[in-house]
Amino acid sequence: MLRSHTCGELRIANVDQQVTLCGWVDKYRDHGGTMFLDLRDRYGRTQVVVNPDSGTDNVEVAKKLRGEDVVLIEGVVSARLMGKDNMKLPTGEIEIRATRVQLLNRSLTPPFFPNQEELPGEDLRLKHRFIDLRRSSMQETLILRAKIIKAMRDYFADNDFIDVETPILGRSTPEGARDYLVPSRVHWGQFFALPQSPQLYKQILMVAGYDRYVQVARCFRDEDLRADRQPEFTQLDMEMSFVDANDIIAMIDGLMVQLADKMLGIPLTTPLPRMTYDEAMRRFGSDCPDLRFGMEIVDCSDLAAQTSFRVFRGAVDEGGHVRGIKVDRRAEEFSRKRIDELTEFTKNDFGAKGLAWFRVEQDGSLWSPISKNLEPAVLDGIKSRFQAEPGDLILMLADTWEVTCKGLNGLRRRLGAELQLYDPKQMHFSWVVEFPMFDKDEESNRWVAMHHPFTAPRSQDLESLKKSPGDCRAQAYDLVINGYEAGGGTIRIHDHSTQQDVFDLLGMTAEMARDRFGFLLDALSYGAPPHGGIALGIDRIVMLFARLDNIRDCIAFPKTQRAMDLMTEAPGSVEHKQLHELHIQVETPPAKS
RNA sequence: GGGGCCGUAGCUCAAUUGGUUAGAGCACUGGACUGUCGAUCCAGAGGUUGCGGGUUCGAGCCCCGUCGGCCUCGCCA
Repeated sequence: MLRSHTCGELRIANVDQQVTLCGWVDKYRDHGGTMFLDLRDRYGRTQVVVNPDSGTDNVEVAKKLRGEDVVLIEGVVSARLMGKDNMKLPTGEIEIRATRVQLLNRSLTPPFFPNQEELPGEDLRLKHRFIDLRRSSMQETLILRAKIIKAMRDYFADNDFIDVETPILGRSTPEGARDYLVPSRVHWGQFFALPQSPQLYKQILMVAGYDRYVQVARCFRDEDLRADRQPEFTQLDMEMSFVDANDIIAMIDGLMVQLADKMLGIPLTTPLPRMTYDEAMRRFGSDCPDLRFGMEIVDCSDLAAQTSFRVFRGAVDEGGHVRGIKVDRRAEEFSRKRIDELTEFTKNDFGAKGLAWFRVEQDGSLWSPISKNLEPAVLDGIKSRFQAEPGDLILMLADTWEVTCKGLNGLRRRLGAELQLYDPKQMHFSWVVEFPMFDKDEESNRWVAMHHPFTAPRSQDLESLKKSPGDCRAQAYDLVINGYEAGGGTIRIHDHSTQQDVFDLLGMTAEMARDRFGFLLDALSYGAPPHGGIALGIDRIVMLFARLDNIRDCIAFPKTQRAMDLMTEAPGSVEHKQLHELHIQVETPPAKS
């Protein structure tokens, strides 16, 4: 090592020691005779003093130093002059009196500085990620990420899990998300797919008797990006044999207790709260509700059925619902303009036809543009159903079940954030369980698997599997943290005939199933144990534990919303020769390289 | 594919209803200064207002297109 110490470790106890430090020039303050250099590495910052005692050559080198130059400093640890301590720094009681100043490498003037207070635009940060990653907040996040992954690995190792790697080059399956494809050179016109998850492999491992499997697995999905979605992301993937849903949940409960304790010092009590999917949709309109605050959905469909007001009555007559949420005591904060914005929000983002609203006046009456259309009994009913008090604001949607869920969930999340209805440091962990097995695809009017087609139905729902698939509930569980889906898993089907029933229901013939998943069906036929597992979104968990609001800040080299890496400029075009070897022709040649 | 926000000096931002030579802080360059830690002081350099077109006597500002970043619906576990 060129250095004897890091820039974060020297203290008053080290005074008089001869040391060598290496790092980047974080800041320089040149007073002519005396010069101060703040030397930075990932461990901290240490002040270096260069003055005539350091020697003319060293002064000359120091004078020319600028931010982000890389230097080596030899010197003696000294207590700072009386009253010159900097209590903002852990090293603020000492300084290095330089006896040698060596420039290890000059830096160009960077487009931005790691220590600058205003964050540059994200495109600039991504293009110069090597600078951005020097920022202490990025370093803290990546260090937290490493700690979380270490804690996860330790936890599963302690519980006798075996870490097994699964292929990156796999086979495309038409289920689920769009695949990233990799052309095969050897096999003309054929493609590998990058894994969306190691789902099938881990099930095979269970059949093979590796009854506790774990992997930190990179996954790929070629779908549009979001603040919490990247095209490649990392899962803590695990699978267990001879278990039921409670066993998996308990295992993850234990992990969350450790993570919350070790990373945040937050004590969690287990079992973590659970809620069924149906209850979550009814009370919060979401399968991953943010439970840090209330503002639960109130259903007034029965009241709406009694009115002659067409908007309400019509929605119910058409099989829809009239539901709403209530803002407590803060109606005066909602101008007409703000309510109009919320109305546009529900229309544009969730396809609602409109947003009905009521303000509770001081006399207890409900004021609304539509009050005159509603019978007094109905207004009274709404008021008491919401337990409305003067100053409250009620927001209601009259629409299909789905639109009321999405719209009210959207409103609830938005208002929860805007009105600061929760402490941003608060963390809420819970489970949503008993998801439906199937979802009706509107376009083709066919059943599609809500999770994936290997999900086992609840044993008591086996009857409904064929009779009324919409009522069939799965042995599925999602981990929800602060309104984010942090992970999800299921107990899998382990017998061939149930698996075939599900394939049938999904409109998959035996031939199709054999063609796509033949190896899995084979495996299930050779002594498959009951098994199940879960995958946790590591990027999202890091985001939540770091209290960040986007996943890119938790990933060293993330992609932009258009799935580009601005630093490497990937994806890029390739040589014609490469395409030729792969037997690929590009339909429309790119306009420019 | 749809909706929205943004793009002005290296960086962060400002610029009256569309009106003279587009400004500030930081950074940068040169100089001064032996105790600063957001050092200070003096001087200087730095701009095709993302790009292309249009409207106008006149466009950073208005309109159309396009490129890029972000948020979001669809999509996606």
